[in-house]
Amino acid sequence: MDKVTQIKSATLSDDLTQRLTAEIVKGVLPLGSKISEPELAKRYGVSRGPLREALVKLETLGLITRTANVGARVIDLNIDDLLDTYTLREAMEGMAARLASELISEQEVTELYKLLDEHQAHLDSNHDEHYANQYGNEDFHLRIIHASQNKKLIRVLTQDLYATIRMYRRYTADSRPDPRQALREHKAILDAIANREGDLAELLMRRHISRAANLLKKAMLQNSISQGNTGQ
Amino acid sequence: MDKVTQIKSATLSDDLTQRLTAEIVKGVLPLGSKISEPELAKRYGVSRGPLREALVKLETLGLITRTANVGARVIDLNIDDLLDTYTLREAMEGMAARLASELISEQEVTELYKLLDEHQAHLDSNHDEHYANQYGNEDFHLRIIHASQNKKLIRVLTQDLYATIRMYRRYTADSRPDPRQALREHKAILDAIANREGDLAELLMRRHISRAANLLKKAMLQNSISQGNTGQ
DNA sequence: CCTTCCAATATTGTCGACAATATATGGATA
DNA sequence: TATCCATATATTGTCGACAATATTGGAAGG
Repeated sequence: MDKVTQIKSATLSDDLTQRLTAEIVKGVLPLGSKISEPELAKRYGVSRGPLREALVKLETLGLITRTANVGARVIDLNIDDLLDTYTLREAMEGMAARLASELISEQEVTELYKLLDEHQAHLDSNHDEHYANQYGNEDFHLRIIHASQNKKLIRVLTQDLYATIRMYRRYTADSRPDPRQALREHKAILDAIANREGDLAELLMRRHISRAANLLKKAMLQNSISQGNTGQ
Repeated sequence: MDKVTQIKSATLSDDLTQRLTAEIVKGVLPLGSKISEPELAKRYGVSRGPLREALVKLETLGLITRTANVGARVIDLNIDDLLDTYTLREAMEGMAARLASELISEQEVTELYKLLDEHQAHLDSNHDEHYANQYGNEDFHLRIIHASQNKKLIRVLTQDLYATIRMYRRYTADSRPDPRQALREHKAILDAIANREGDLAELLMRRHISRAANLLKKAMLQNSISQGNTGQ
């Protein structure tokens, strides 16, 4: 491995957690592939100690599964898991939208409107729609989540769930939701939040996420993402 | 340490995770106390390797906090955290109740009614109210959660959140919710689920949990649980 | 008396080696 | 040829020791 790009972090274990997360999401470590501790340790130039600590963390993030005395595997995406994940996300982000309606500041609201305007401009100028949509989409959601000011909610969503969500989005990259429709929905959600209508904001956020889940589900059914078991 | 009660588990790390979780919830390891790796390792007769893996897990469970090159501390309970936790629980168990309304079998419904009848009998015979309520309360909630059939939801709730919830209940043991009121609410929730009224079930579950949170909050305000920083 | 700096100590982070378990190989038998 | 079992190999689990960092305690200076 020639990547000498040392990511500076306090501890090797944290480094590895970040790197491995990235590699799994990117697909460098294929879905369902076996993870060999000696091999990975050699590849990253570290001993197995910190590597194993990172693996424990990845397991709790739901990115790998571990079996005692057998080893770890990258998770395999499937529709049931996708739906479970998005249902959970629906509950949590719905709550986040409700809380945001109560707690968000006027300034944050203004910034969010500006953000959506930018997205609109991006779409109108028509360049790089995919990227703009993906990036903007996540940015919008993250801001709502943080506006909830609920530390537990923020942690579970941004740290645990979003890694999985990014994976599902990546592996269904071909058929993405219509960015203009998504933007309309974002606008409606933000309107509800700005008007301090918590019930409505929660409802709209839930529908928005539920709709995304359905699209991803269709994408998975078509693509039949059954490749990926390349790892011995 | 004279506890030779070897809990048989596949791996030392898993063993330690369970034991440490229990000790933290029980209060053997005081709130906010520093965790010394050498000391704990000696106490359990293991090396620091598996112990550290267990600590990584405990951190993700939210039972301890770790700082690089400094060490780990048992979490300290406070009202903000309590409210955050219960708000999250509200969102997730509310969703669980909704899903259960769609997915639960008639047999499971029957069993749940039987369970509530038993609780009623316990209360009427009036012995050991506290224990009966606590045990029965958690049992009821766990069954609803599992009836949701959502693996992600089940995992986060039963593994991540409930450890914290048990701690808050333990440290506010003095003033507990009225068991008869709780039972009435359980019955109403179950009725909604049995009638396949998902919206209502979710609403009632949320109120039920919100009410519990308020009671715990009051208890914390009165008791002012600021002791517990005994650990150097 | 308080503050600052430095050395001594203790704790955490990392490593390489050994033990325990699972997997792969290959031969014997039906 | 297929199946079963025993051996060999590889991988995971655990350990003790060393390196790096933080904490403690005391001396020097203001």
